[in-house]
Amino acid sequence: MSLTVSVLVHTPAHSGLGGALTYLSEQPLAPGALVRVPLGSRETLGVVWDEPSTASGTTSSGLSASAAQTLDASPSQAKLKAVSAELSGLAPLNAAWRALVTFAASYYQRSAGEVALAALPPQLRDLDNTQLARRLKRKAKADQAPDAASFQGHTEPNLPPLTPEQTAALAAMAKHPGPYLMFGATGSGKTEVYMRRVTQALAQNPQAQALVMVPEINLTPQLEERFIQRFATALGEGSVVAMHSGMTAAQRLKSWLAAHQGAARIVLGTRMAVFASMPHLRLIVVDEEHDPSYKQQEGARYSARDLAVYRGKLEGVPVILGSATPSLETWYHSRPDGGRYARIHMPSRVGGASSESSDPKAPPSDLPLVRRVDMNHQPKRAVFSPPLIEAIKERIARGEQVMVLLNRRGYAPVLACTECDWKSDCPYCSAYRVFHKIDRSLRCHHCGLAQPVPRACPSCGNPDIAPVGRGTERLEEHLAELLADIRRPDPGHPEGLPVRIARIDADSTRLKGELESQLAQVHAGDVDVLVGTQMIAKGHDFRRITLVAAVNPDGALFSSDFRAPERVFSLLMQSAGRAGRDAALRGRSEMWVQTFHPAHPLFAALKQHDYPSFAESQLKEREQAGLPPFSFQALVRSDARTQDAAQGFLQAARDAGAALAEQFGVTLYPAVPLTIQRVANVERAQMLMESASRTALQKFLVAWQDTLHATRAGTSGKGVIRWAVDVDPLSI
DNA sequence: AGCACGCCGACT
DNA sequence: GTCGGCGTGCTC
Repeated sequence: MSLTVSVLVHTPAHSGLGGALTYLSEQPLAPGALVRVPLGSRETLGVVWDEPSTASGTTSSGLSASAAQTLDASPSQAKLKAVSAELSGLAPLNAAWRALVTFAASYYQRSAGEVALAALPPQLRDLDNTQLARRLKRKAKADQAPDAASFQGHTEPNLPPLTPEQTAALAAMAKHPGPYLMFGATGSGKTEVYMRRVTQALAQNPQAQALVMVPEINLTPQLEERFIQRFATALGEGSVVAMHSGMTAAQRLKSWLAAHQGAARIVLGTRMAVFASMPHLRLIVVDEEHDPSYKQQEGARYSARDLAVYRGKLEGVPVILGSATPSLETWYHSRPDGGRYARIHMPSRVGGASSESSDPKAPPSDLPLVRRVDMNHQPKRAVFSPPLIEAIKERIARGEQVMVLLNRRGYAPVLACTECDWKSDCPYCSAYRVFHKIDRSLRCHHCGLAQPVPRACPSCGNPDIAPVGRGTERLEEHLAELLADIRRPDPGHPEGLPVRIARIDADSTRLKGELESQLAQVHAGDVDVLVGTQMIAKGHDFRRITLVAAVNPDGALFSSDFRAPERVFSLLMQSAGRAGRDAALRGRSEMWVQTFHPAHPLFAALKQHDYPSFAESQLKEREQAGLPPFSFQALVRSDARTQDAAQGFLQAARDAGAALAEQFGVTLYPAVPLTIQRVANVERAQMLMESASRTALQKFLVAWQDTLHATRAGTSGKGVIRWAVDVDPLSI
């Protein structure tokens, strides 16, 4: 008699196949085993999810989410198909990995199959056993090289000396089980602490593994290099692998196999890496934990940072969250009185760690001076205030570098007719198309539509259409005019040479490798002024920058998004950290902020480099307003052809769930259109849900799931293209 | 999610 | 006459 086995396949919850499917198997299959199963007319990859059993049909209604996933109603025994094959040579995914997937699926309201299969490398799906065997053989040969055990007790002779703060941080981590918030200023040497902790973790046993996450792909290469330099000699080639979406399918499979089989001792990656199969995981690091990139914005909308903390708890492994400007959630969780995380403070910059002119007497914490320019007292409509221009010229004269930040790419955010009221709207989105002068195009940043700029106003024929507002392109152009008569010093030219301005944003770096080459130019000193979006604020170590200027950061001060201040503060603080990386130039490093609200407390805190007081005032406001972390939120978003349909669906689901919400103590707000209501001709609406209790919100969402499905199927759901729940949304 | 089936528009 | 658009429905 055949055994029955439940298998997860890639099916979304709304497809009617929310749970595991039941298959027949001659052999007993271990939970976590990877299998190939027939599904409809095709064959697909699946993961065995349960102990083999003799299945009996059970309905799933009324069960808790985790139970519903395993006890799916299955058709009669006669209709069951058999598992085609097991992927040979691969160990089953372990219980901790399966528990992580189960939790993520239930917490973020998705099917376990979708989460599990999305967490596996895509190429695993279309590999047959012979191809897989070839892959594994190639791997095995590569792994023979160095003796992994030799790392045990290994001490690197040339390690940089630790600062007292780094030593104290490591000592504190030895005392507490974690999770830790490592609250360390930019340049305080957080990475060195990570690496020491990784060393300790890996020394525990010859198989131990560590997971290190960074928010963006851009940041992985430089981190990878540092880790390879530190660890590759002792651990061998292939012991440090990367995991991010910028890799090819083959590279991803290779890294995944290396991690799964234990050959990779260190996995570096972006949010997707939180699901890496690491059977001997001993440490998790989440660098720049506040970064919004950790939240997946489509499919299962998980927070990789939150899942990392969960995974750490699940596997009994310490988790380090690092940031100079932690998220308010993490800050709150690390409060000294009753917080769950241990807060470790590293306020000082490492003094000239890798600089030849290291000055041991330099005060360790001389962060750049922050200056506010009150734009109310500057010439009307000035983009650059006269004092800022002077300051920029001064730096250039000294042969130093300047960084100018503006969070808007393109030339001008909108083009307008000077005669009638025509503006460069996107025909498919409720947004303006941005004018890109470089190719004279109007581009929609939401749907991607790009067209040449019309010769005359399409509405009235007036040939005079003008750019309104400014983006990085225009800023670069304007700056070039302002600095046209300035010369930079050059030993070979007593008269000096013209100023070199570069722009780095998503447009200038569209081509592969472009970002790297542009950054290299800045590093080499081939650029005097760097103009860019927040892209340049993160991580990059520009040694000769002594002035960072935020041209117009006011927008976020009075935004309706309650997280906007947190983001600006973080961005400005990080940007300030770009100045004075070189200890020799540190003394005269400055961060300039042009603002119409110089008295705003955000800038006051920034001036003091005082994240704690900023966080305290923000937390107070959040507490009074009942916002996270003092409450818990979720959104339902719906897409439809018409706004009425999108809102109608949400409204109907809200009405149908009203009693349930009341019972659980969850507030359901009215359905509203999204800020950008229409994108690519799809109308979008959302509904906010809020509760003082995370558990209550979770229970409500589980119970309400059926209502959502029913509403979608009923008349009020007609015309809805899709809907999705976003738990712990970052922007509402 | 895939993939098939199915019923209406401009081209080899 | 066919290729192909994506709406609807099904998959253990």
